[in-house]
Amino acid sequence: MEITTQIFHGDSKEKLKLLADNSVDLIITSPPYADQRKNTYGGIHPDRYVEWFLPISEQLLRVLKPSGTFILNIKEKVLGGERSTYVIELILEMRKQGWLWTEEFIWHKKNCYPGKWPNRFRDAWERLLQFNKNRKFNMYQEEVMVPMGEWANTRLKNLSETDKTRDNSKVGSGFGKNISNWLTRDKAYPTNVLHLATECNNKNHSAAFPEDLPKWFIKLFTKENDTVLDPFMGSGTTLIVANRMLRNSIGIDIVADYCDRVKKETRAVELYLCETKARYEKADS
Amino acid sequence: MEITTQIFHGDSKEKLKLLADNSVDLIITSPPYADQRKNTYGGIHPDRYVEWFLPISEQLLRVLKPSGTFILNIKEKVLGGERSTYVIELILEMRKQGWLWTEEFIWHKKNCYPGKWPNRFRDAWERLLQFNKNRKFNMYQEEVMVPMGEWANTRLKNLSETDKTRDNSKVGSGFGKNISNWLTRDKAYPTNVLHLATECNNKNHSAAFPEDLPKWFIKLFTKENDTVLDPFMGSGTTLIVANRMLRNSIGIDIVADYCDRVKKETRAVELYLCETKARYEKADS
DNA sequence: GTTCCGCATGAATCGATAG
DNA sequence: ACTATCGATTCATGCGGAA
Repeated sequence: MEITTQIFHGDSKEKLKLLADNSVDLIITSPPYADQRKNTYGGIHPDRYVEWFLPISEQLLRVLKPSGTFILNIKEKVLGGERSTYVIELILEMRKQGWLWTEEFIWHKKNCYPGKWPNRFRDAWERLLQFNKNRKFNMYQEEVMVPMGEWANTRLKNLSETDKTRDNSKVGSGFGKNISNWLTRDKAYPTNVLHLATECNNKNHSAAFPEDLPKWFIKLFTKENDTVLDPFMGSGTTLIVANRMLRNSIGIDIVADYCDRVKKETRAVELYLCETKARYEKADS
Repeated sequence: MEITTQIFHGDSKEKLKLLADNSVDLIITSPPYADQRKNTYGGIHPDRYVEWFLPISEQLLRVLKPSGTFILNIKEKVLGGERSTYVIELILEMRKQGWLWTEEFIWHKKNCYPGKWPNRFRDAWERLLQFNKNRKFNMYQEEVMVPMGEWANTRLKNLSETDKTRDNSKVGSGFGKNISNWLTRDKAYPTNVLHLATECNNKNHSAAFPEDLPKWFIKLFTKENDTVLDPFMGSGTTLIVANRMLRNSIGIDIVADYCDRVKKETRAVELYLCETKARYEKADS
């Protein structure tokens, strides 16, 4: 099957109207933060951030499939020595629109921006808010499993008698375990805390997040030939990764230069994939 | 100077009224989360959590010094497949009371609760909300800096295998610093992400958080002879640590048994300190 | 004294079943 | 329909006893 990439140049609020209802499997985006990136997006004042975003999230709710997921990467800025409240107000308002606030992942930025202030430390994390239309949605948990801790090697080497049967907690927490079930495992499910470095090899554009971030969510919430949308494409990390992972992708950005560059990059990936495919077919014959 | 420990048995909302205005340097507490700890605290329904907490935070605002800090450890539970919103609603309401929401630290729980669900992963983090009365407050950042020498010798050695295998850039080191940024310096400032394991070994009581957690905030926001308050004392981790660090401490709890136990433990620390002092004096002579 | 190793424990959440 | 209870699921840690 053919993988497609669609790029729209213009205002997200308007361009989203061109997309069909229930047509997207995963939305993952990092919108311009309040008063950040003024030079490219004009900057939205913290007080007006919620009203600016709500018409967009309304469209996103429309285009997302019932089984789909919306991942919103955002962090409130400091204003007058305080954390702004527009992010938490946004959560409350989006729920009124019909979104379910399913989960909040933490992106721990391992090499966060250096600096020193008299009354705060470096900010080393951002929110990854997960919203859904339904309690049931597609989630492919096995795709993102991680190696089990080293403790397993020693712990599972010699099993005691209690390990071989279900051992219920003595304190009535309702928690029990059967260690012998773990013998064949070498992987564990991850948690809702993601440890990723920020990419500092930015090519003079505002790089929102490292490739591993959209990659992880695309693996977790989509399968091949599904459709991924980023309404604030920027340098196009999400689209480029989606493309490479054989997902259809849709990007919107108000900056023409970004649109051109991402078009070029995704085409390059498509060419590469074609070539690889051709090589495989040649090898097969 | 003499260090004092005051323990009140009863309802926080009432007992707090006994404390003087502007008399506390640091409040650090972990109130019962909504619908948790039903057996000891009765459980507060998520819908009523905010109205339950506001009279208490009003008293806390009164007793805190203008230069003081309030650290609130809390996490919303899942209800009907969604994250409850009472925590973020609480932030908005506390601001209306006059609190400044200065910062949000993340406590990354390295050994979080196990389990598997079709639509979510294990929850590995909790909020540590920082509130203040003024933009200017006491903060002793140097106290929580970690000497690189010590870091290399102790923390590096203690890195768990999990951290190494999952993550070759040393996530679990101290409080989220990146060694490569600080190689040339003697000490590193931490970030707002704290990596700590919960203490869950059998001490036949429910320990809210590991000792390192209050210890870190007490070092950061107080100096010797300052006063630390925990209005939901529980097993008394905060008070015991404060006591040991030569801070005055005030604790409140509705469970008589906790009050008795903490009284005993803090007295033991006082005796130990006296004895140590006596030994030093003897050695000096 | 170290190091090794066994083991109970934990602010959980979902789905099914029962009242 | 709506709420309460119960069983099933699952990691990583620090303690303490043993080597």
